[in-house]
Parts: sequence; structure tokens; C-alpha cells
Amino acid sequence: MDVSDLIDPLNPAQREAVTAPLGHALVLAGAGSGKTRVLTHRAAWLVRVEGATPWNLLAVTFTNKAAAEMRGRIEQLLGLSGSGMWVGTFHGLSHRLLRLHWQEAGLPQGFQILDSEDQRRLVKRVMRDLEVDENRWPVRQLQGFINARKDAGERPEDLDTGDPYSGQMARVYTAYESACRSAGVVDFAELMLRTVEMLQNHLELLGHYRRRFRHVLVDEFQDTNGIQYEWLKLLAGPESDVFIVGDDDQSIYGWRGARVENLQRFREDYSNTRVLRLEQNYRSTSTILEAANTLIARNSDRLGKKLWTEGEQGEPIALYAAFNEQDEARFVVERLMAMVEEYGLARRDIAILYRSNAQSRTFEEALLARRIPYRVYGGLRFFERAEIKDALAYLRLIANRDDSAALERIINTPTRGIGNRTLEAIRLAARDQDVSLWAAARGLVENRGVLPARAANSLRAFLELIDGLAAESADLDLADRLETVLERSGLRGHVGKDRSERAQDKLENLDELITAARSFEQDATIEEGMDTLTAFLAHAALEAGEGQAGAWEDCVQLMTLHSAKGLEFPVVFLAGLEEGLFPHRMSVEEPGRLEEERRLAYVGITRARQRLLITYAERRRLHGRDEFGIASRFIRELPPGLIDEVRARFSVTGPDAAGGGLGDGVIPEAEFNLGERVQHSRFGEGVVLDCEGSGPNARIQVNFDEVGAKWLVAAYANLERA
DNA sequence: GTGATGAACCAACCT
DNA sequence: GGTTCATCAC
Repeated sequence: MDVSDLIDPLNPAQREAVTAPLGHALVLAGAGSGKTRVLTHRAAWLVRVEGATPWNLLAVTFTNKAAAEMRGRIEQLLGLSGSGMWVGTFHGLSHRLLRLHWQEAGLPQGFQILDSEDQRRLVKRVMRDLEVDENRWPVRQLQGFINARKDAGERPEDLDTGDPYSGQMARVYTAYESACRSAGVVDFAELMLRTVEMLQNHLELLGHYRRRFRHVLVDEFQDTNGIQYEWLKLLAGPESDVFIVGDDDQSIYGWRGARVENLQRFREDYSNTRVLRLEQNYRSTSTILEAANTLIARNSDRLGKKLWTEGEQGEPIALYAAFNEQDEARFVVERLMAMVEEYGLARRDIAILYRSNAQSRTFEEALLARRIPYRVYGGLRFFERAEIKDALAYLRLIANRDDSAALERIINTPTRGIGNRTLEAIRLAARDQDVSLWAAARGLVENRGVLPARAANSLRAFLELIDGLAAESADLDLADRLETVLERSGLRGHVGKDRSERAQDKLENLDELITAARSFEQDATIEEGMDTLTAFLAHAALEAGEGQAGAWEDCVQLMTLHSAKGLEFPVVFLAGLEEGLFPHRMSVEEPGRLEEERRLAYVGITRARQRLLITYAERRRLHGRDEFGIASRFIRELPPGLIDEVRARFSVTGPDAAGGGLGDGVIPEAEFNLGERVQHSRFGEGVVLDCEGSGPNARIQVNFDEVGAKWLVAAYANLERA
């Protein structure tokens, strides 16, 4: 069998990993070392050389994007459809198992998935029912608590309820579980935990999957949490080989329960694990790599890995100290424009990375002003938009009348005369009789005189609307069904009722939803045991979709450091490297969290292939107030020799130098900071506002006290410090 | 019961 | 700076 196409593109270390004998393997793969390539080639190797069938393979990742890429690449290598191969995210695969075995899992057949927002609303509802003071017990905190417990594999009965604090938390957790049960919904963490419990309690199922999945492959292992680790240990039986890939230096999800120790634990739990290291970097210049290595070397408890490259030294890392965040954005945009215009770089090859989503705004404004196409990743995603979730809530209710979370969302959207009083009466009845809101509402409508006539009529109309929609759209395909729902419910009219731009956007989103439904029905492979509607709703919850719909253009890419993991760009701007912002002020106290911030910086630096430009702002408007920033410690932790400070202080050179070439030596005559007070012989005193260019041709803008703002050619202006 | 207005809160982000 | 939520006038 000719496997040269599998082996030839690999370097010796990669080859060793791909062709390792059967058995457990842990591949410690540094940034840009060809991690995904090793994983996909290993999968193909197992099928083509070791005689496995795709049916024997289970490949797990964290994001849908990574899963889709992995599947595509394996199928390409195998030259046949990888049908029968299970490739997906932890949550996606768990969902699949639960759909197939809903009875064993103790779930209703049509169970639905709650996203984080749905979950928060439900926790809030439960807390109100329990009369828990939301000021003392913030909803988000309880939500976080519940998820953390589930991620650790703990149910309410596993908790220590000795003190009042724990008792209260456990009480909410218990009530939340019961609300989920009666509504037939599961949250993300529940997908994992429920699957684990199902396999533990049904040994025949466990045996079946263990016999089937002889080869388990896991990507980004450093991001696994407790329950995901349990999940893997269950599904990979004693006869299975587990091949995991990870990088402890890129563990950046500790704050949501990821346990980097799982890498070590794996070595202990799986005896005879072959440990392999991929340390040759193919991505970055040696300058960029050395900077990354120096930075990350400060962290303690690393598994130890030193990346090296045969690549060129490349250009130094540029550092720009901006006056404020507008100046920072101006610098970034001017630089990237120059790269596009002068070097013919594609816009999509340039990324602007930042610590938090809120920072994107200034860059968007600067790009917009210069009419440069850009694309922001992250932020509110398509299926998370309010109007989309409203539409989906109708579908959820049609699929399952007991979905009380969906009912609460839309019972009065659009407004139909069912206000808080009526809803409160429904809740009360539901609690009393221990039934869903739907059942309680039906009871109230049927018993004359319980509700005021007007409220009863409105409520009856609502119940009939939903039943009617369900009945008359049952035979329609998904897109037509949605169309019917949008029209008959009045949601479309409600959403587009004013003629604002926002309302137009929302209408377009609803149209886009119909398009999404149509293409889902045509293209998606619907899993066994699921009707199309349920499958579409699960798809919406599990894959929230990109933030921006529309055609792929050649766009500058904006995203947070977290979402940049796994990607690479020829040019990277790393913005906002200030103490308090990055590292985030919440993280500097605890050494562990600071190290995670440093890993995040490491991830950012190693995204760059050719050029890395770092910026920070000396002043920044944060939470509505002006704050002074100093350069991030991460800048100071880079080797100074690799950094070229662009214009922390810009130099103004005298007229003599104007005619001479660079070789003649440009003599800086003065340096000014933006914001500094200067003196001009004719215009008097003023403040430096801006500067364009550098050297003899630099122009400088000064806001003079007497005559206002003026642009001056710095070389001839003879400015002096005031 | 509805819709507008202002205070309070929040801010990493994938499933 | 934006969004959500409570409050208030109608």
C-alpha cells in the first residue's frame, strides 16, 4: 500500500508520532508545530496502515470550526467519505449519544438544549420562585456554580450542605434541575454529565461503544475539564488506544474549568503512554519565536518544550506607544494600509488581536472611516440574537409544549395582552400542581372564573395559536414552517414595526433564519432518531453561528486573543498591551491567573508568521472614564533586542537632514510626546495633538492656545518645549 | 397591560 | 459604552 502521501509531508518528529505503534500516545505540540496535521494524518494512518475502519475512530475537539476542519482533512487523506467515523465536539458527540439513547439517559425524546442565556433566565426564574435575594446571590454566580459542579461531575446530592451558604447554592441547583426536568431541557454541561451517567449506568451501552471506538483521538487536550476527562476515560475502554495532542503553554480556558493537569493525569492513568514532542515551528520567524519563548519561560510548572525554527530571522517586533486608544487605532490602520498598498498584502492576512471584545469598537471606527473592509469575530452570534431566539422559541414550543423557558420568552412577544399578573398566576398554578407552564395555562383557561375574562381570552388565543401553528405546519418543510410561524404569530410585524435601521437589520436576520433553515434541511445529515425540527434547534444551540452573515470578502480580521487560538496570520497587531487591561486587572493578584494571561500573550505572539506589531495606549477611555495606562509587563518581558520602538517619542529632525539620505545620519533635534506643551516663535504655546510621518518630513499638529490647531512641518517649525 | 425612561450592572467566551 | 431591568405615567 502506498502511504507516501501520508508520510512524506512530515518532519521526523511528526512522522514518529503519526506512525507510532498502537498504544496510548501524548503528543506535546508547540504552537505552529503541525499539531492538527499530526492528528489527521494519524487518523488516516490508522485506517490505511493499521487496518482500522473509520467506524472504529472517535475524534474529539472543542470547537465546531476545528471539528469541521478535522473531518475535512481526514476525509481528504482517506480519499473516501469518512462515513461511520465519529468526529465532533465533546458536546456535539454527547448530544448524538443522548439522542440515540434518550430512554437510557432518562430524557424525553424531544429534549431541547439551553444555551447560556436560556440557562441564566431559567436560573433566575427558579431563584425568584425560591425567593432568593438576587442582590445577595447574583444570578450569574449561581449559574457559574451550577456549571462548575456539573463540570466536576457533581449533582446536588453530592454537595456538602453543612453551612448556609452551600445549603443555599444546593437548594437553587436542586430546583434548577427539577425545572429542567419538567421542561425537558438540558444545558451544555448537562450534555456531558448526562452522557457520563448514562454510560456508567448502562454497561451494555458502555461495552458497545468501547468495543467500537478502538481508536480515540483528542485535540487541544489542555482544555479538557473534569467531566470531559471522565467522558474520555469511559468511552476509551481497556482495548482502545488513546492519542492525544495538547500544549500546556496554550491552556487559556482555566477560568471556565479547563484542567491543564489533565495532561499529567493522562500519563498517570494510561500506563505505557508514549510521550512525543513536536518542537519545530513552521509558522513564525525566529524573532517572533524567540520573543514567545522568552515570555513563556517565565511561567512555572511547564511540561517543558522549547520551540525552534529553521525559518528566517525576519523583522524586529514593532512597538508603538500610543497617546490614547484613537491614536492606537490610527497607527494600526495606517500601518496596515501601507502594507496592503505598498507590499500588496491581502487584507485577510492581517489580524488585529485584543484582550476583550469591547476594544474592537475603536478599530472598527478607524477602519470604517478609511473604508477598509473588516470582519469582527465573536460578539453576539447569529443564533444568539434576540429576534432569532424569539422565532426559535416558537419552534421549541411547537416541538415541546412543556418547554417552559420557551413559553416564558414568547407568551407576550409580540404583546398580546398577557401581562405579568396573568403570567404570575400561571406560574403559581404550575408550581402548585407541579406541571409545566403550558399545562397550568391550559388548566386556567378551562376553569372559568379563575382568571379575569380578558386575560383568559388572551391566554386562550395564545394556546390556540401555538396548537394551530403546530397542526397546520406539521406537513410543511422547515423553512415554510418558520415562515408560517413568523407571519401568524405576528413576530415579523412586531420586529419590524418601526422603520429604524435596527428594525431593518432584525427583519433581515429573520429572513436569514429562513434561509438557514432551508439550507439546513437540504445539506445537513440529520441524525438517526431526530426529526428535522429537533435537529435544527439542536444545531442552533450547539453551533451558534458566526456573528456576521454574508459573503466572504477580503477583510482585515478582528478578534479576541481567545478566538485567535488555532489560527495564524502573516501580520498580527497585538493591541492594548497595558497593565490592567492585559494582563487583566482581575488576574494580576493570583499567580495562577497571571500565568494564564501570560499564556494568552504567548498565544497572541505565536499567531504571527512574518510581522508582529504591539501597541499600547498611555491613556484609554475605559468604562466611560479616562484611565492612564502603563506598558504591560508582557512587553517588558520580551527581549529588548528584538523590539523596534516605533515612536514612543517621535523624533523631529532639523532642515539639514532633509536633503541627506538616511546614511548621512539623521540627527534628532527634539523629541515630543503627544499631549506635550510646546512653544512656537509666532503662534505661542500649544499642545501636540498628532503627528504624521517621521524624520525630516514629519508633520506635526499643534493646538495653539491663541490661534487654534495647525499642522506644521516639524523640520521647519522650530518647536521648543514649553 | 403597555411603552418609555433612567439606574444598575457588566465586561474574557466555546458548547 | 451598551444592555438589561425596574419603575412610572398613561
